[in-house]
Amino acid sequence: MAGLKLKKQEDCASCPIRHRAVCSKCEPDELSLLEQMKTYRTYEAGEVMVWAGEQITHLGSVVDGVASINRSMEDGRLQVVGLLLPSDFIGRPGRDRVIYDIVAVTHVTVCQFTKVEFERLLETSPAVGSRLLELTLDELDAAREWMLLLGCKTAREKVATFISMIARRAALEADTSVDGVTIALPLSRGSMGNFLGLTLETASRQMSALKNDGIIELRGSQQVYVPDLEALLDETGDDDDDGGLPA
Amino acid sequence: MAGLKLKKQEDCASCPIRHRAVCSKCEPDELSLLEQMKTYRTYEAGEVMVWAGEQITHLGSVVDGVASINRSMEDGRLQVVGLLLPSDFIGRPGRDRVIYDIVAVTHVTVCQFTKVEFERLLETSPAVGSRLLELTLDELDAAREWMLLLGCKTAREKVATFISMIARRAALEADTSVDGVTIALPLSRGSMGNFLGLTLETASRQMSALKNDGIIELRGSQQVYVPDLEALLDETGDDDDDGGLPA
DNA sequence: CGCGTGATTGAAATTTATCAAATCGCGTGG
DNA sequence: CCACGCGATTTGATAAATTTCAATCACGCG
Repeated sequence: MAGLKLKKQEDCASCPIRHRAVCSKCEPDELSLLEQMKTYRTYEAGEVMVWAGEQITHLGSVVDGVASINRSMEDGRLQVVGLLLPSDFIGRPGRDRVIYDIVAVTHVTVCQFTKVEFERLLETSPAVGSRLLELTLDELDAAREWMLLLGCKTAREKVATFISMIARRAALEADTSVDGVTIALPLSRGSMGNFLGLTLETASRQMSALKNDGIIELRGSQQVYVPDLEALLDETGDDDDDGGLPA
Repeated sequence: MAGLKLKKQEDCASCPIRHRAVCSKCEPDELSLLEQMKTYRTYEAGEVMVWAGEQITHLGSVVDGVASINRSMEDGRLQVVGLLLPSDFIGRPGRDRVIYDIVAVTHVTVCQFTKVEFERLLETSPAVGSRLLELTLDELDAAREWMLLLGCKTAREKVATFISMIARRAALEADTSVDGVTIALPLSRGSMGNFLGLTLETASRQMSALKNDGIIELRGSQQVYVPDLEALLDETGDDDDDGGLPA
């Protein structure tokens, strides 16, 4: 099995997702329990992390990288039904199979626990269960947001929404004094299409259209420069206002 | 405010959703706590149960009827992002606003609690939290299933999927010796379209097409007779196998 | 330097939406 | 009891958006 790596690694206190992952509400004593249970594992880009239908033995959190949750039909049609970003939780306690594949999009590092141990912890540690519920509710909101996109939006709006989603995240971590942002798209055109419910050609065409309209600039096919985030937001079809950034 | 009705009503032991709702894992002592907190409320068909953006004061379970969760864009485009059926949970602990409307599709009865009281209970009663997590994970699965439909399926497959979804549920409760099922569609063509990411005309056309192909028969516009569930399932684009019914 | 993968672009075909009109179901009032 | 009207549904014709099929282009790598 390619790319398997295990290590015990540094302690939770210095973990980059410490404050957002499933462990974020844990007290020191619970944390040390987790610390004993945990194991790190990495996957290469393209590697399948979980196969649909197979037995799940581990649960865990994405520490670094991006993974996609893929639901597919027998004839090959595929829909990305979720993206897993750092701090997102992988797997489903209380059920030992899932019906979707999870695929590493980039190089991915996971902090994992055996399913059995984690489920036992879940019974004794309300902080973990409570945080897991929050994370799941957030995912549900995200899924519904995506349903709105899939069901209502035009191709151009879909692509603009996708880019703005990434741009916003990048803008948070970047210098807010400069207006433009450069972002790295984690997905190929094909995956983008699968995410947006479009063909790769349509995704590509809309990228070009946005480029020609001056909304974005392309630096190679995976790097996008957004000169004016507001202008991009106007193309998404969403409410202009809010989103978190006051004028 | 139209249609508001409150009553204390019979005890939980005889509740029709006792074994599936958020209270299903409660011990007698927890149940009696819930019993004291609960209140019943009904809504007429068409009534808005929760407005997007407004303060949430109550959480609860659907006891009877069907409600839809609607996400909409400013220009009027609308996507149904979930259906709430008996035993489904309404509302989101830990957040005091939601970004979608919840609308009663039929006459709806809700067993509700004040948000504050329920959240307090959540901290002390792991059985409730644990069940709520399960329910939320189920909703997440359903949402993802729907994303597959919205992103990948053709109009015909969408409509067939919708009907089969209801037909399966009806088949469970019906005589399994007879092959055909008659079902009542809870939604108008317009709502069906909003659910499936189609216009009402397209939804209607596909209903007619399925009728002309002998897959379904219409008894008025809201009653559908399915002579052969297998044949309908073949039109959904999903795996034929399984689904729960062994040969 | 050429090959291969991924991206872009073009043209035609197909699906779905849009606009518009006819029909159906059904309750109301004459 | 029947005509009327209203909303929902069905159907038709046309337009628009997206997919499909087919080249062509760009870039990184051996």
